[in-house]
Order: sequence, then C-alpha cells, then structure tokens
Amino acid sequence: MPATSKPATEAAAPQRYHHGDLPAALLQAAETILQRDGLEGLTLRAAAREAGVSHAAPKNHFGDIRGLLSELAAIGFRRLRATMTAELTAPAGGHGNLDKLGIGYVKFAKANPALFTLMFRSERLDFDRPALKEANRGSFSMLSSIAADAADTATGAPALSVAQAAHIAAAWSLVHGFVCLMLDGRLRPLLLQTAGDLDEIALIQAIMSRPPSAPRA
Amino acid sequence: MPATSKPATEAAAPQRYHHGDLPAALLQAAETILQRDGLEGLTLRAAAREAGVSHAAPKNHFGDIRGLLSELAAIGFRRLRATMTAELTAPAGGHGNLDKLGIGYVKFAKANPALFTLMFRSERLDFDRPALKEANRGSFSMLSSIAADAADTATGAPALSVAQAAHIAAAWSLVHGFVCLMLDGRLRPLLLQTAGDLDEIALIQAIMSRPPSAPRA
DNA sequence: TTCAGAGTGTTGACGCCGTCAATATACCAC
DNA sequence: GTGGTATATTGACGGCGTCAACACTCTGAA
Repeated sequence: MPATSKPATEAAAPQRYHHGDLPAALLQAAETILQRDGLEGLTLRAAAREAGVSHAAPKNHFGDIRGLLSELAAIGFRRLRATMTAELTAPAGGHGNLDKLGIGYVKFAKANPALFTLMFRSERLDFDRPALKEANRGSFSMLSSIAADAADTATGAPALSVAQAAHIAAAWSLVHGFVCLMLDGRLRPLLLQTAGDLDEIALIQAIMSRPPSAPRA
Repeated sequence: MPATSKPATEAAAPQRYHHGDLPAALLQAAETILQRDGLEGLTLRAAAREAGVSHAAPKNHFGDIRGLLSELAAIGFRRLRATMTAELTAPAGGHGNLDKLGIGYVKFAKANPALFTLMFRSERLDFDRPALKEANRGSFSMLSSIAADAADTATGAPALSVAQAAHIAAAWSLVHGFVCLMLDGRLRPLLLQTAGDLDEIALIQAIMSRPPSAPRA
C-alpha cells in the first residue's frame, strides 16, 4: 500500500523530508482549491494541506499569503494574454481587433472565474513582485497598444490625448465591467428577461456588434 | 471623570447594560471602520469594539457577519440611488439621462470607495435580506428603466429584445467597469500618461461625450 | 572524508477572526 | 411584584496568518 491518505497531488512520491519542487506543488494545489472551493477557501494552510505539507512550509517560498496569491495571479495574467492572443488570430467574425480582445477577455473570465476575481483583488496582491508586475504589464500592453492603434495615434508621443485615453478606458471599462457583473451574477436577471436563450458570450458579442451608441442610429 | 476609554461613538452615554439602539450604533460604527480602515478592517468584533459593546452582541441583531455587511450595503444602495437621482435632476451639461446616471454612479463610487466595493462583494452579502434586496432593486430599476427608454422600447412587453438587453448591459458594464478599475487603481497609469491633468470624473465625462465608437468619426 | 552552514520542512505558540452555548441583566406585561 | 422575554456578557472552540525554535537534508570547502 504505497498510497498515503494525502489529497493526492503527486502520484507515489516517497515521503521525503524535502519535497523537491514545493513552490510548483503549492501553486498547483492553490489552483485546485481555487477551482474547487473558490477564493474563499484558498488559504495558506489549505494550500499546504492540499500539497501534503506542514502549515508553515509555504512561508519559505512565498513569504506570506499575498506572495502565493500574487504568483497565482501572475499565472492568470499570462493565461489571459494567451487567450486574447488566440482570439485575435482566430478567423474574424466581423469584429475588429479591439472587439476580439474584449471577447477573449470575457471568455477567459468565464472559463476561470475565481482566478479572474483573484487577479483583480488588489488588496490581496503585491504588485511589487516581479512575476506579477511583468505578467500584468504584458497583458495590458496588448490592450493599450491595440486601443491606441484604433484611436488615431498620430505619433508615438509619450503623452496620450484625452480622446485616446477615453478610447482606451472605454474599451477596457466595458469588458471589465461586463465580466465583473457576469461573475457576480448581476447579469442573470437581464438574461432571463431577454427573449430567446442568450448566454453571456452571445450578449457581449451583441454589445460589440450593436450600432454605435445612440438610441437612434 | 465621566468619560470612559471607549472609542467614543456616543457622547456621554451612561454605561447601561442595554444599549438602547444597538443596531443603529453598530451600523454607524461599521461605516466609521469602513472609511477609516477599509473593508479589510471591518469585522464583527471590530464593529462591536467600536460601538463599545461585547464581541458577541452583534449576533442578536444581525445574526452573522453577512447580516451586518448586508445591512450596510443596503444603506449604500439607497445612497447610490440618491446620488444618481440628484445627478439626473441637475442642470444638463449636454449629457443624456443615461450618461447622467453613469456619472452619478462614478461620483458615488469615488466618494464612497470602500462602501461601493462592499456592495459588489456578493460572496459576503446575503441578498435574501429584505432590506438589501429591496435597496438593490431600487437602484437598478432606475438604470434599466432609463436604459430601456433610451433603447426604443416598443411595448412594455415582459421580454426584452436582444438589442435592448445589449443596450442596458453595455451602459451598465461601461460605468461599472470604469468604477472597478478606478477603485483598483488600474486607471492611474493611463491618467498619468495623458496630456493635461485629467481626473477620473473628467475621464468618464470624456468617455460619455466622445463620438460614438468607431476609430474615425 | 568530514563537517559547517545554508536551505528546507516541522512543531508549537500567539493573537486575530466568526460562531456558539451558557449566563447575567434589564425591561415589560400581567 | 413577578415571570417571561429581549438584550448583552463571558468563555470556549476551531480556523486563520504569522513567527520563533527546532529538525532534517544537502552542498561545498577544508
């Protein structure tokens, strides 16, 4: 009987005193918990338990809880970027690049709700961690470069015009707000009230495709 | 020496065993903590401490922590509604009703950041509480009725068209996302990078005023 | 080959938290 | 007045993050 009663992260790891690659195992455990129990259930002690290690072990590698959550958020930002990139290179469906980026944003959030929520719980993150800082910048450089292209970016000037800033902020706000409301369940009444069975992806696509903004076109 | 060393919520309340109006005092204490220490610092025990009462006293009135937070969120939704109403009836500045509503939304969030955050931390709220359910509905009936007016709402039919749903969701998502990003500090780089000194209110007004959506007007 | 020191993991403690049960106190209807 | 109910206190429990002290393992210089 080689299997112990631990939550089964590793296959048949002999119970060595030193783990081998505890940081990776803890991140894996943390993501498992995040998906299974949500952000509420993700604690340092729970991650240690899931990885089959004592409650204080994570301290050596992540310092404190914000350290662990920040590394996990960094993984999330890298994946968000990958999802948006995939959406960009997909065969176009009548959407511009900025719209595609937004649709990728929503798809990512829908597929990884707890992770997305974590990524924007700033009070539990430490953006001074290099991994998080860099992954975050990587994600949003996509948005701002594409949005700036869409606005008529005359020069590569250091300063944005008000119109450019408004354009970028509007695009980001729209998708980010949509995602927050969606993950919070606040869109459900609206969807239920709508003719036909609309899901969130269809709704965001409808938003992106709709005539500019005014009540009458 | 009449004054005790308690955190001074009441003036010179004689130390009676029964408080008189503990629910109100606890809500007041909770809001004080929210403004002073943020959502992180707002715990049941902290609120009891601030109100000068034993750590288990709140249980009689709110049940658990979600009860207290929910009642506070309800107050927030009522205030949000008041702020939006005030903005609606203010002398127009070239904005439509829906835009005014959005500007009120942002102003409220900027004036009450921690409270706004609490209002959308669904996992810590209990929307079955009558006060919260009703205040929440009250706030968002404004949005949906005005947004539905702005879309061409042919009939008072029970079902919305996809276009109507998209219109409502887009308007709400835009302002809500703007607020979330703003409160999270994610808009700061953008503002700093922009020519002139733009603040958040000016930015949301620029967004509302900008030509419909396409890169070239 | 040995052994000091650095790196990694465990143990146990602390004060916080939310929650509960038991108890004390005050108010109110009778 | 007196019993009953509402309200507040006390003390306990387990879970949390964090810390200090200790145990085990590995590496590299002597």
